[in-house]
Parts: sequence; structure tokens; C-alpha cells
Amino acid sequence: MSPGPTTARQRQREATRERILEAAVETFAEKGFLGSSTREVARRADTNQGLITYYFRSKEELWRAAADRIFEGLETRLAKRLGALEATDRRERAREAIREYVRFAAAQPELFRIMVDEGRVADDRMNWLVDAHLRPYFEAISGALMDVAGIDEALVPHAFYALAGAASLLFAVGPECRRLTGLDPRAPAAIETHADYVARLLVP
Amino acid sequence: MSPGPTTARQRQREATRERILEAAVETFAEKGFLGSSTREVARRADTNQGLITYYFRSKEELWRAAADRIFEGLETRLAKRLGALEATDRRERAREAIREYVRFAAAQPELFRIMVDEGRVADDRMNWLVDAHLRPYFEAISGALMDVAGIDEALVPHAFYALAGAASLLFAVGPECRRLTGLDPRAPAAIETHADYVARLLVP
DNA sequence: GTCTATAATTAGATAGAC
DNA sequence: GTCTATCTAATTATAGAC
Repeated sequence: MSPGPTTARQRQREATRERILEAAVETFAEKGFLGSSTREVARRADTNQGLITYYFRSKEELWRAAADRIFEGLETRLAKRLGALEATDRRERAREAIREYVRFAAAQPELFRIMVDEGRVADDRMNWLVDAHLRPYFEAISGALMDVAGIDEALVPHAFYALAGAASLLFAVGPECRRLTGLDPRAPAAIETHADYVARLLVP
Repeated sequence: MSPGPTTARQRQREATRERILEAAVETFAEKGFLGSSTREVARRADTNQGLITYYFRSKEELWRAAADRIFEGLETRLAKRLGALEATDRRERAREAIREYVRFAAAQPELFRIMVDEGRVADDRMNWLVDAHLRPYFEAISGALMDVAGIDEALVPHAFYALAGAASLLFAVGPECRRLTGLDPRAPAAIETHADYVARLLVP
């Protein structure tokens, strides 16, 4: 029952499933649920459409697995980094937490994209996304906003969405930003500049 | 040549074209270009797919007409309101400009949605959107950010995307926000609270 | 496990009736 | 102008060969 000996076949199985999942994250984040096709995911994963059904049953379940994967990254990263924050004064601690959040938004623009894609219409995917992932994410960030940044409770939704938007949009529309402003938001210097700018915006 | 007598048939023509265009704005903003079908646009406009081809030739051109329509709203509204601003001190003037921008984002979440949808991948639609609409929009706002809010030129792309994201995300994902936080961002009080919050964020 | 073949729908674009 | 019918291609899901 427990994780037995890892056979070559099991490793192969995991590797294939993994390739499909990574391709799904990429494709859904780029084209949204409706704009993506399971055939394209298969092509990007260097396999065929039949295997997607074999591992994930349906497009809907593939999408949920991709969303799970996207949010996994946030939880582990933020928990680790925020725990290790230098314990200087409160305001500087809050700023560094926000800088870390911006760095995450730069590394994983997929989270913001899926949030904007699915947040527009009240349907099953939105309900699932809110209940399964957005709620704990919101609780954690809103708690920090009140405790560390001193935001009034009534303002929390405003601060949450203002922070998420200010931190993430630049990276979510990277190609557009390059053409519009000349700035490449993938550049490490641009990420740090944005991190500091947003941190000082919310915690002056 | 010049606008002659408006016959009943011309009025009918304009009305039909208008219904299709409004339905297209709605559909594209909700589902993106790839996720939308011309059949659904026709259904929402209470007509048939053939008429879309008749008036707009292709899905691509329908999308461009819808984008034109979305940006029309911004230009007329901002030009009018910003010109009529009470000439108090500079900082309060900057705040009121930002408040007005937030009110626009609340009334027209379609602009933000199309920007996020099309900004992810460097393709023809993105190039057209940047050159036809985003460039003048960016010039106007970045000019104001430097002149009125005193933002350094190197920071302008960061301030632009931070402002756009902070101002718009709440309204772009309204249904999600309602389920996640209980706040309905369509409520006039919520709009004003957000407007003031974002204005004081950027101009303390 | 992997992949091909296929069934049932749906897509955008076009032709033509009225 | 308006609408229906249709062509070609692509979609998800499924069945089955190997």
C-alpha cells in the first residue's frame, strides 16, 4: 500500500503524467480553458491525445490538476520565504513580504492569468477555484495585510485585489509590456524594481 | 457623399450592426477571442451567423471593431472628466484623476480583460492592440504620472501597470470577488471606496 | 502504457434563397 | 438586409489495437 519499490514502469508513468501536466499549465495559462485544446496540450507534451484521457479522464479534470499545480508553487514558496524573513521592524518586514510576493508573481504569472480568466463568470470552474485555492490564499494574505501592514478589515478586499493587480499585471502581460514600453519584465532588475515599487506603494 | 437623409433602411442597418457589436464586446470580454464563437455573438444579438459575416467579414475583424468600441469609451470619458477637474492643489488633482480612472475601470471592465487576454502572447492581435489603442492610452497616462504625480521616468512602466492592475482587477473578476470576500464590487459604495483607496495609494 | 481510429459536435467561412 | 444550408476543419470523448 505505502510507496513501494519504484519500478522503471512507475517512473516512466510519473514522467509522462508530469510532462502532460506541465504542458497543460503552460497552455491553459496562455489560452484559457476554452481557448485550449487537449490536442495542443498533447503536442506540447510530445505525446498524443489518448494519453490525456488515460491519465486525467477529461479536459475539465486536466484543468483542475493544472490549477492544483499552479497553486502548489505559491504555498510552498511563500511559506518558506516568509518564515525566513529577517526580523527587522514591522514595516520593513511587511515590505519584504510584498517584495517576495512580487517575485512570485514574476516567476509564476500563470496564477494571475488563471485568476482573471476564471473570475469573470460564476460557473463551476470559478466556484471550485475559489473554494479549493483562492480562499486559503486570500485568508493568508488578508491576515498579513491586517496584522503586518495595518489595513482596516473593511478595506481588506480592496487592498487584496489592489495588491494582486499591482504586483502581477506587469508580468502577466509581459509581451505586451515589451512592445508598449520597451521594458522587459523578465529581466531580474525589472523584477526587483517592481518589487520595491509595489512594496513602498502599500507600505510607505 | 456627406451624411445624406437617414432612411428607415439606414437606421435599421445601423441598429442591427450596433446590436452585433455590443454582443461582440460582451462575448469577447467574457470568453476571450479563442473562447468566443461567432454563433454565440449572433445569438446574443438576436440574429444569425450569416449577418456577422455580412457586416464584419470575419471573426478577426469583428474582434477589432469590438476593441475599437471598448477604447472609444475610455477616450471620450477620460478627456471630458479630466478637463473638468476642479483646480485645487496638484496632489488632490492627481488623486481625483486616479479616482476617475477607477470609476472607468468599474464601468468598463472589458478594457482590462481584453488587455490581459491579448497581452500574453506576441501575435498579430497583440501588435494591433498595442499600436492602435494601448500606445496613446499609455502616453496619456504616463504623461500624467510624471507631470501630476511626480513619477520618475524610469519608473513609468512600473507605475502604469501597477495603477492599471490595482484599479481594475477588482472589477474584472467581480463574480469571483463576491464569492471570495462577500463584497460586491458593482455597488457604488464599493467603487468609491476602491477609487479613494487606490488614489491615496499612488498619491499619499 | 502508448497510440491510432473514429464518433458526435461544433467551429468559421461561404453560397444562395428570399 | 436577413436568414438557412452547407463545406471544411477542428473539437472532446471513446473504443480498441498493440
